Amino acid sequence: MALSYSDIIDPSSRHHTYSRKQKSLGLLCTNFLTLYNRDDIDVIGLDDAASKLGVERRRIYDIVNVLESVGVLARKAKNKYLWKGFAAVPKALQELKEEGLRDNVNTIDKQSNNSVKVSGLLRAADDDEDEDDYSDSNPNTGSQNENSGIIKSTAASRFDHRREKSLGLLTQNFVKLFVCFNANLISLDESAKLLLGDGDNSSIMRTKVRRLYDIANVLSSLKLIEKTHTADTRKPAFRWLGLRGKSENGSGDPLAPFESRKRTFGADLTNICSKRNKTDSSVDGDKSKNLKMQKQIKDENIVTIFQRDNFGQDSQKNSGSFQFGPFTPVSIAKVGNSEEKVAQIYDWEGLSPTFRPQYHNQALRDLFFHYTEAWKSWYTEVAGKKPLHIS
DNA sequence: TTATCCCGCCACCTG
DNA sequence: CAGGTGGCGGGATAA
Repeated sequence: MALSYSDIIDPSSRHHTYSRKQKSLGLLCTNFLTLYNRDDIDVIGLDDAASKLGVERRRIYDIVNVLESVGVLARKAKNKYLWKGFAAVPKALQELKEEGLRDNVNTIDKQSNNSVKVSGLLRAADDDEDEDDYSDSNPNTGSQNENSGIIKSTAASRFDHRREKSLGLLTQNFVKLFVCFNANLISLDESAKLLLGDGDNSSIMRTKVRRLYDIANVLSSLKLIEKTHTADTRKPAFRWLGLRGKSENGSGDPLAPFESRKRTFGADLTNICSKRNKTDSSVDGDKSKNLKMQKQIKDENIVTIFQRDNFGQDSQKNSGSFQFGPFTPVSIAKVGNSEEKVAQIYDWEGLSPTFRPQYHNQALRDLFFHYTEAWKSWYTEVAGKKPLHIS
């Protein structure tokens, strides 16, 4: 009865062989997007999604949380999410960027030994102990905290304790890493350190890195990032793809790449379901309830990938795992699409004067230093303005 | 071996 | 209090 469909359609899968690829969060997300990226979609029910996609609710929460972080979805009520669509992504990213730059970016404090903390933008929660504040949805809590001492209000701490570690927040901070620093490539452990603190506590780190993988998978599915490796080392890294060739302030024209994806309905989308061994032999039928068959949607059907200009790999910092975007030292001169650049100029012009963090962390300081230098140079050169006085 | 990351238990939150 | 959420990390699969 419960003959796994994968046994039939997937040539690579031996009989009972379990293939995690078929159940990856990325694929699930892709299916999810394909399923709901339609004009007539307004509200999405989690149960509906779970059953249509043939997965447990738990997995839906995973993707929904990160999708919400980039604006594709918005929570409406219990079990209900509003489909905002990809058109909402640019705005969400812009907001993340501004939020990241505006807020307490400039309050980085060094905690115990070398565990770096960047309150607000890059939040590290390494200690098992409770954490400080987290505002966002909490009206009070200004940014009055800036030093690691005072903030141990017992009550407040447990308040957002859960939220602090949420996948959604981590997603946002991860994205901020790219949009605020204008980074193009960040290695896995670099981002892990920046976001989660360079704890020597490998156990916690491991857990957090797992989350990073989760996030990366759905962001990859969105084509906001892609997985690669650092040029020198072969270490895993993420490349920011972002909003390919669109001007954010335009607003009339949402993500071009996403635009084309209108799905013709008919075939249903599910992730092939065959449990990871564990209770191996029991291929019992009860699971088969939502085993809808599907041909895997081809990737190219989903989103077109626009390759960004390849940046040199000489721009590695000491860590060798951070690569800069448009402001890459050597390549800054080559201005491509002037129009889109102008949009960026506008943004940065407005934001830069307020963005002067004092980093105690060497890597971050280098990073920021590089950024400002490159920006000044680029600004002068391309925008034809007189040099700014940053920092 | 190391890199990935699925799976589902169970603590928390909400309605 | 029941049911919805989602942190978390064991351990299996992929490279």
